[in-house]
Amino acid sequence: MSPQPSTSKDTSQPKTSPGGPGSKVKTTPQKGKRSKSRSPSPRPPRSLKDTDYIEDTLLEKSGVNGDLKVTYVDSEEMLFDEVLKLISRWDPDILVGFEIQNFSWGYLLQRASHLSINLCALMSRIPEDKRKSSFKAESDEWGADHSSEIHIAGRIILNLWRLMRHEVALNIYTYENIAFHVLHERIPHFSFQTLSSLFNHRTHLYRWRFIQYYLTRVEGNMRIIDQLDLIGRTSEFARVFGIEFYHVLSRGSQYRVESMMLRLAKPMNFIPVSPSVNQRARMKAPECIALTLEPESRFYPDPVIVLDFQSLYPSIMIAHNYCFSTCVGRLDYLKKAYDGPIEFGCTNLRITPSTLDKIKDHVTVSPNGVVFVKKHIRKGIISSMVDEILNTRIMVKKSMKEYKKDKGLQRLLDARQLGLKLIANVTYGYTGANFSGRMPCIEVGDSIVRKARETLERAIQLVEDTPRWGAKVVYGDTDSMFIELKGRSKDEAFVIGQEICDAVTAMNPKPIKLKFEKVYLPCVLQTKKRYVGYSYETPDQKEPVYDAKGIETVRRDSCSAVSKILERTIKILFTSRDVSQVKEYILKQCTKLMQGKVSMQDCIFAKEYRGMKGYKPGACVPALEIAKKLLRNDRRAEPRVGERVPYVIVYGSPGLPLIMLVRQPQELLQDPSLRINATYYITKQILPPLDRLLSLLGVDVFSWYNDMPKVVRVLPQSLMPAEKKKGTISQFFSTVNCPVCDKLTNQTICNNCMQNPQMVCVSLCDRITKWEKVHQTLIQICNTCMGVQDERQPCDSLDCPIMFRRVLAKQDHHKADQLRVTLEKALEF
DNA sequence: CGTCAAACCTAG
DNA sequence: TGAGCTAGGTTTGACG
Repeated sequence: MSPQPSTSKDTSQPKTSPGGPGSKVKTTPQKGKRSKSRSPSPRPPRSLKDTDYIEDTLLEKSGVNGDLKVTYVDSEEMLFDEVLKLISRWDPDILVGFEIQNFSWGYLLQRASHLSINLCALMSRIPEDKRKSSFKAESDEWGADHSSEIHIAGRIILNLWRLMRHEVALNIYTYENIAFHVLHERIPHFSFQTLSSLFNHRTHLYRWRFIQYYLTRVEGNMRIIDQLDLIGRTSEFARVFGIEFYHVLSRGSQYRVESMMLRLAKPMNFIPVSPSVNQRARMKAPECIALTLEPESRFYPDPVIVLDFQSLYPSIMIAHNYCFSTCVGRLDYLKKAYDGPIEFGCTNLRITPSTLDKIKDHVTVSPNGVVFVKKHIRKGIISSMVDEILNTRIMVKKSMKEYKKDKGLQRLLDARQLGLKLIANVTYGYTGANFSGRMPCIEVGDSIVRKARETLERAIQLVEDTPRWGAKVVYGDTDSMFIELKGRSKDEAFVIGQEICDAVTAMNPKPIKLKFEKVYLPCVLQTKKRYVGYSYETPDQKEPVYDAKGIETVRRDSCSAVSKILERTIKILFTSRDVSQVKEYILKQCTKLMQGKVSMQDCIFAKEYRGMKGYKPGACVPALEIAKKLLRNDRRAEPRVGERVPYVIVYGSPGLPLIMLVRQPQELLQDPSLRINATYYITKQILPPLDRLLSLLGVDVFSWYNDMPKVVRVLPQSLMPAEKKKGTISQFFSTVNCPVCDKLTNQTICNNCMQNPQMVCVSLCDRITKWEKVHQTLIQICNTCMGVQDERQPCDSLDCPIMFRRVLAKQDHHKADQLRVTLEKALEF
């Protein structure tokens, strides 16, 4: 294969999307298929206005991977022809894009439709079937939850970032952040503006950098998918549930349960009920709720053992034969059965008196008064399905142990057991499904919950009634018990814990099993569903593992500064049990915040955007506010539904509602007059969670803060923008610090320092050099990341801490320039 | 100033 | 147009 004749291509682009589709994964050419034949390509016809063309020799200079074949076309229409040729050549089953609504495939489709090309149909494997291949040019809110809004017959289209939302819990789902957390690599980010200028640049090298940028992303998409074994796992789920690959990603859990359940029901001649919307609405409301104890909220210096019932709900279904097909209805109603059908689920059940008589000695009654027939009369479908699932899972886990060496098989088996676990846990949800349920049955659902509650209550009772253990149940939620063992050692806790587990398991029918989970030493129980502790899973574990549930360190609705400080505080507290160390740490962090020395990155909140129609009228939500702002500038810039929108809180004049202080992180970088609202972050974000923790120890963090000296940072006049922004607090300051001694002064350099011009000179020069050095180093780091030597087009990835420091360093660099002027003035004296 | 609903996210 | 479930805590602003 020889290189294609090169002719330049230029396409007219909409404002926001330069130079082509976002990140499109096409089947990459096979390695080694193309040799390194790099004969010089013919010059393009001079007649083309664009003098810019790329010679293959430049490939080498630019360092782009040699397995790359570039095709040049004259028009956008021809570009589509080439794309279609590629698709028909490789005939991929799966097309991936990182974001396929506005960019990537969605962008291609929109451009194509603008040129009256029905790309959807042309890309499909059944071109005649126009109905099945479609995309929505006007993105609507529906389908936002799904992995794709584009349908192409015969091919699967994956919207990678949306899939990642379910795969990994991240604060922000940008490409760079996902790459960092999944691949552990920093990937540079260029703005569309930068990309456009790279593409349109006169020098070839820059256009190559543009191409390289997209190549990295395309390849990165594949590596992310690979790393998470997305395809393998999804295929395995599809096999386990017996549904299509794409449905694993796009449909809900009801679909999975039904798929498995109906397969079992059919041979037994069962037809599932299909209630109407009305019938569903008329169904009785659930009456039972899971047991959640109110914990005694305090610090626990003694060992606390955590015991969990293993898959409690599925176990209960199996143990008591709870199922749609074994349920006879409520005990109260059964006497009416002689008169006709009785209420049952969302429909009626007709039981003849003779049947009732026959089974009446072979039934169990659930604690909430619902009657089920016993196993020997009829084995329930759900219960046998769940039974099979749990047994299979145990088998799979066993074979995982046997084939430890085979990594591929391990992954497959792990995916399989995970899928089985998921389906077991969700089967209960299916019986209780409310507004959307295809076949809900509240009697069954309630019985499960009630029985589980009873099981847990009996377990708690047993623990409390056995004085030999000296144990006290301090908390429990649905299927777990937290037991305090006052005055016992960690090792004793493991022994007693195991003993309790065995006793409780013994008093319950198979397969209900209480499992020893971990020992907390020490721990803090804050409220229901919120606790934290140092956990030990085995007696010989030396170092404890920090384990938090429900508190801010694991929540994504506060910024990372909050979770970092809270986590650090807890660790200091648990390790040293010394409040004075905690105080020292917290006050130090507050000072850093007030001095503006905390990285802005740690102050970024990110919340899910629900779309314009997703909010109540008049809602004042930061994500919505930012979306509106973005839309004013560019109507294609609206965040996707479900996207996590980042924002920070800045200073503003007193009395303004919080929503007015919401800014995009970029705004803060571009506008030096904006400053992180340290007061807000400290008093509204950092201190409240700390208070909830430390107040349990009788410590008042707020008073610590109130008693500490406050740092007031003053914005130098030089950084004030010409037109002062109304509403920002900066305008209320008129004084400045002396750049030499940092004392307040109304002079450029304070009178005191001016007495000693030599000192001024040395001190300022020193600072200038330092700033410049930092700036230079940071630029170097960024250049390494981008694989370039010169810094013309810096990366602006909001997820990269280096980028932030570089911008700050640039501001320092700017300050250095001004200091130079100051210095020159000072030297004149 | 207390109460309430909405918004968000997590535990199980 | 499709959508497992409930409990729970916290922040925020509107309202009385």
